[in-house]
Amino acid sequence: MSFILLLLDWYHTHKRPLPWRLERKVFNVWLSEIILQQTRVNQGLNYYEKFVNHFSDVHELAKADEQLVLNLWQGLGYYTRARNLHKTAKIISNDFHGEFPNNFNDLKKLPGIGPYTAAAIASICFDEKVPAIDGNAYRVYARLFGLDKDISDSNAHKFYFNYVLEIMPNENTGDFNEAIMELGATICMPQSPKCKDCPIAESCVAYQTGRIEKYPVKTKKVKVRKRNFHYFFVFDALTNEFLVQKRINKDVWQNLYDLPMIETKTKNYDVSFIPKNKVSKVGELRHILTHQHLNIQFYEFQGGIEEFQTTTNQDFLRIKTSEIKHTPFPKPIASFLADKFPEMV
DNA sequence: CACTCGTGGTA
DNA sequence: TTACCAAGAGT
Repeated sequence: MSFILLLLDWYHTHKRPLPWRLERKVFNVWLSEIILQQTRVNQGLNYYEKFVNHFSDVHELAKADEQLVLNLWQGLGYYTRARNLHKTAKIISNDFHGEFPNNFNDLKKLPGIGPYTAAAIASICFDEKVPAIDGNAYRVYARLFGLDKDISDSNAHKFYFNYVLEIMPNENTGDFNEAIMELGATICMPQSPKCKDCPIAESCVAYQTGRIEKYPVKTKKVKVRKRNFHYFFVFDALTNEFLVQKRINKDVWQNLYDLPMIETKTKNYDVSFIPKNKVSKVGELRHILTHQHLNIQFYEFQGGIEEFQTTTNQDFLRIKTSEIKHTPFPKPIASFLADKFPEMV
């Protein structure tokens, strides 16, 4: 294909100097790819640095407690990635003697490594000829070849995978995959793409036919659920302890910690077993997740820890304020605690 | 396989 | 305010 050399040449001169591009060890490439799933480079950079500073190799990561891994991941979202990162580290360390599989099919069997990530690692580290199709790639290929296939269809990946497999080069497949993504991230953006700076605009069907804004075709919208959370801050000033709970249910923020809470149908304080005269509202915020809009209200419980335990008849954990920095909290809880104990964050 | 998993940036 | 979506994967 005539665009390939132009694309690779552009990539070699314009690619961003990102830390995971310094050395192409599988551990570093794998870590960066997991962090970057559904995450912009700027958001993931600090987390990548934190992880490589804490863990020099896959064995060190495997030996860590999950709580530490989640704590390092705190604030990045999609925490299943952190749990699966840790699971795969254990598998590689314990069962594979620290060596990652060297091919697409075996990589894809590992927790947290799906079709995209397996292709990225296999092409970057082992020069295997497999298309890495992420959100950037869907958009670039749709525009470049004028593909009308709806990328929200469940079989869109198979369609693009097979299509790209026919046109991609036999060698330097990692550079090719990364170049497509880099182009999507810096030139061929979703809105207002910089076609005048694009090295392959001459080959771009969408550009040449003036239909850039038509691609990619994506029809399905996300359905948002509204939820109302009431959080209780139950604090003992003598011991500097407060109540928390681990979120073990199959719900958002699994395996992270938050405060004792009640979910209600409406924003109203509809909590029968904790009288309203025992609490004072100390904060309210909206927190937006992909499929959920949360209205979160915070209350200080006026009684002590013992009274709260008795009143709710639940067994909460108590932690000291000095443990906040070692406990993984979701963003809104972390923000609440950071506001309350700025010196403890 | 449709749905569910965060958080932040941008128009 | 709303909408979109980012180096996707698991169930």
